This record gives sequence, structure tokens and C-alpha cells, in this order.
Amino acid sequence: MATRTRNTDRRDDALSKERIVEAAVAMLDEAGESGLTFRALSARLQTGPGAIYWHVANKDELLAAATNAALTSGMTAEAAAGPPKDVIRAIALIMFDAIDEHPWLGEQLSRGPWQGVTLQICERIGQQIQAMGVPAGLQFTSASALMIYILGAARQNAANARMHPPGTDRAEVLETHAAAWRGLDPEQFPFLHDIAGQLRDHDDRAQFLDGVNLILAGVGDL
Amino acid sequence: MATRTRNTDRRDDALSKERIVEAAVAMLDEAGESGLTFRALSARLQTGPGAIYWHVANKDELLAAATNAALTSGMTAEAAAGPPKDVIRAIALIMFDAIDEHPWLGEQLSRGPWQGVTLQICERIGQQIQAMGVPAGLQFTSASALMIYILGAARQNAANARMHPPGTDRAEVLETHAAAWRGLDPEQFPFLHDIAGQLRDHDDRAQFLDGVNLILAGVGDL
DNA sequence: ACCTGAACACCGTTCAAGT
DNA sequence: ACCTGAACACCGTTCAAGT
Repeated sequence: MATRTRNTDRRDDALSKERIVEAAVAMLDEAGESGLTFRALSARLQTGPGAIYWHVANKDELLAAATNAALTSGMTAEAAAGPPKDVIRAIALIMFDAIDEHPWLGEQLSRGPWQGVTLQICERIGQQIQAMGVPAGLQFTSASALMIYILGAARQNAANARMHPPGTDRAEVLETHAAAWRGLDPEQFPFLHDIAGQLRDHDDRAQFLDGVNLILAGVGDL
Repeated sequence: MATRTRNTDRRDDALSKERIVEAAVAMLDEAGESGLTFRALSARLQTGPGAIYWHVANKDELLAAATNAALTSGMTAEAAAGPPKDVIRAIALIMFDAIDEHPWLGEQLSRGPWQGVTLQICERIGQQIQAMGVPAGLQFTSASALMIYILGAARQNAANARMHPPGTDRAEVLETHAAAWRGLDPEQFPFLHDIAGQLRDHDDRAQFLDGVNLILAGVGDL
């Protein structure tokens, strides 16, 4: 119970960019991207929509701030130590889990250029690529391939999750999916028809990691 | 100059899903995703907004139809013959070029599950994966890793392109970008600071292909 | 400096009414 | 069967006016 001595203390109901972003993240988590509205947000903060514009330029800035806030909280936790490939796998999983927890992050992270946290992650991956001894001319290609895969896969996973209500039975969803692929014309879709059976015991997170390892194997060849 | 004999002939100004989708693609190309509006579209087709809803359920269906139309026109052109890896590279480049030409495709393709043309592409890539002799248990991982990378990279490229007006000098953009990275604190961003120099002679399409080859190398190891 | 909330210029979508 | 266009329920954003 700290006594309120510093003059930086604020009344609990005072508006600030921090509080706005915090509320925005909560609303995005609860109601998805379409649930975040300046009207709904200002109602939650008990003000008018115009008040928010004093602290935030527009919705794009708000979404960018929410993205950075949601990702940063997960990123700082992990200390980046160990063999380069292990560190990359760890970073990848942190991002996968963050996007799994905040599905709206998927859309946001793969929009526009890398900056803020995304740039930091790119940097971290790049450092590991260098530590792996990849030739200078191929470092950027390797790092950006990993980056693109990680963001793309996590985003894909979030999109899939959004298709089904949170409580849906996992096995049932997979079975439905498998049945759809098995039902495809074997003449026209031999591949998808074939591998439909593999979907039964399918772990999204494990397959995500398999993909990362696949790229890491390719990077190791360089 | 075919004579109008068949009763399937329509007056040129008759509305149809085909004409609507065609106009939608044109508007997306000209004005981007925010340029496609039911009001603007109906004005272009010289009707009211309600007329469109007779042929199309909603905007999502319209965007999906536009996506399929824009991608299909490019896909059918190429005959898929040759060594598996070559075919995969060819498919990848077709998609890259299609998204480069229709930047709005990037957003659309990585939204929701694979279906329509996207499913066909997945099938085609999967067939080549099988032809490469990849073990059954790793075929899906390989195909989806390629798929995710191709979609993600092309999307990233489209996002970058959208940042700059079409006429902008390429070298100038790269130089600005390189300067930004070079300006990063070397203590905090050693990797990005280091590779800034490589950006000067940077070819997005070539690097995209490098990434595909990287994954193909990893798949070859399996 | 910071907040209020009505108002503006839009959206997607619906639906009675027409042909 | 197909089209019309006004109307509904929203958006993001602005801005005069308040404290």
C-alpha cells in the first residue's frame, strides 16, 4: 500500500493513453476486431468519443498501440539464452501463443511494415541467424523467411480458431474438417483426399513448430 | 462478330454476378480495398445498391468471388509440368505476381480458411510434395509451410508496395529504408544495423524465390 | 490542458414498392 | 424474376463549446 506522495499520481478515473490502450486490448479480446469501436470504447471509459482523440491520433494508432502492448507483455518474459535454434523456436512459440491468446493480433501484425515489437523480434531472430554462422548474403533472406512463416502461421491459426465458437469440441472440428477433405473428388484432389486421415490427431502448435524446424533445416544447409 | 443466335445472350446492360464481380475487381485494382463500396459499385453499374444484393449475398461473398476471379485468370495459364521443385517455384511466382498486380489479394487470401482457388493451389503443391518422395507423415507440414510462406510473403510485398505511391523511384525507397535501419542503435539492433547495406541492391521477387528455395531445401532433407 | 457530445460524411444492409 | 432507392443502424472523425 504505497502512500500517494509523488505528484505523478493520477486519479483512477483520469484518462490516459495507457488506460485507453488497456481498455482497447480488453475489448479486442472480448469482442474481436469488430468489437472495438470509438463509441463502445468511450462508453467503457465513461466519456465521449472525442475525448479519446485527445490522446490517440486515430484508430490505426490505437490498434498499433494495442498490438505493441499485447505482444510486449509476452515477449519480455523469456530470457533469450541457449543454442540459436532453440532461441528461435522459443521466440516462435511465444508469438504463436500470444496470437492464439489474442487472435486479433494476427491481422494486425501482418499489416504494414515491421516496426515496434515486430522489428525487435526480427532483430532477435536475425541475431540468432548470425550466431548460426549463416553467410552474410543469406542472413536477411533467412530471417525474413522465418519471420513471414511465424506471422503467417500464427495468423492462419487465429483465423481457424475464429471460425468456431470457443467451447467447440476439438475432435469434432477435426473430424468435420477431415470428412470435408475426404469427400473431395480423388481425381481432382488426390493429395488432399489422401492426407485427410492425418488430420485426426493433429496438433496445430506442434505442426507450427514442425514448420519452423523445416525452415531451420533449410537455413542449416546454407 | 458472332451473330446473336443463342438465347443465353444478354443485353449488355443486364446485371449478372459475373459483371458485378468484374466491376468489383476493377474497382479494387483502381482504388484499393477501401475503394470498393456498394454505393460506388452500384453507381458504376448504373443501379441502386440494393440491386447487387439480388446477385450477391453480402460483401464477404463479393470479395471472395473477386479473389477467385483475379487468381484464377492467372493460374490456369501455366501448365504444371517439369520436376516437382520447378513446378512449385512456378506456382509460387504466379501467386507472387498475381498479388503484386492486385495488392488487395494479399489481405483476402490470408483471411479465413483455404477454399476455392486457394484449396486448388494447396492441392497442386501437395502433389509436387508427394512427387518429391516426402514421407507421408510430413507431407502436410511441408505443403502448408510452403503455402503459408507464399501467401505471407506475397502479402508482405503488397503491403510494402501500398506504402508508396506507384510512381515512386525504387532506388530512392530502398535508400530511405536502408538509412532508417542504419540509423538504428547498433547496441540495441546490431543485426538490422549490419544488414542495412544489403538493401541497396534488393529485389523483392528474387528474395521471395530465395525464401521458397530455403523451404524446399528443408523439405529435401526430410 | 483536457473533456463533452452533437454533427458530418460516410458505411453495409434491408425492404417496401415498382416493372 | 429482377430492379429501385429511400431508410435503418451503424461507423470514424471533427469541432465548437465547455471546464
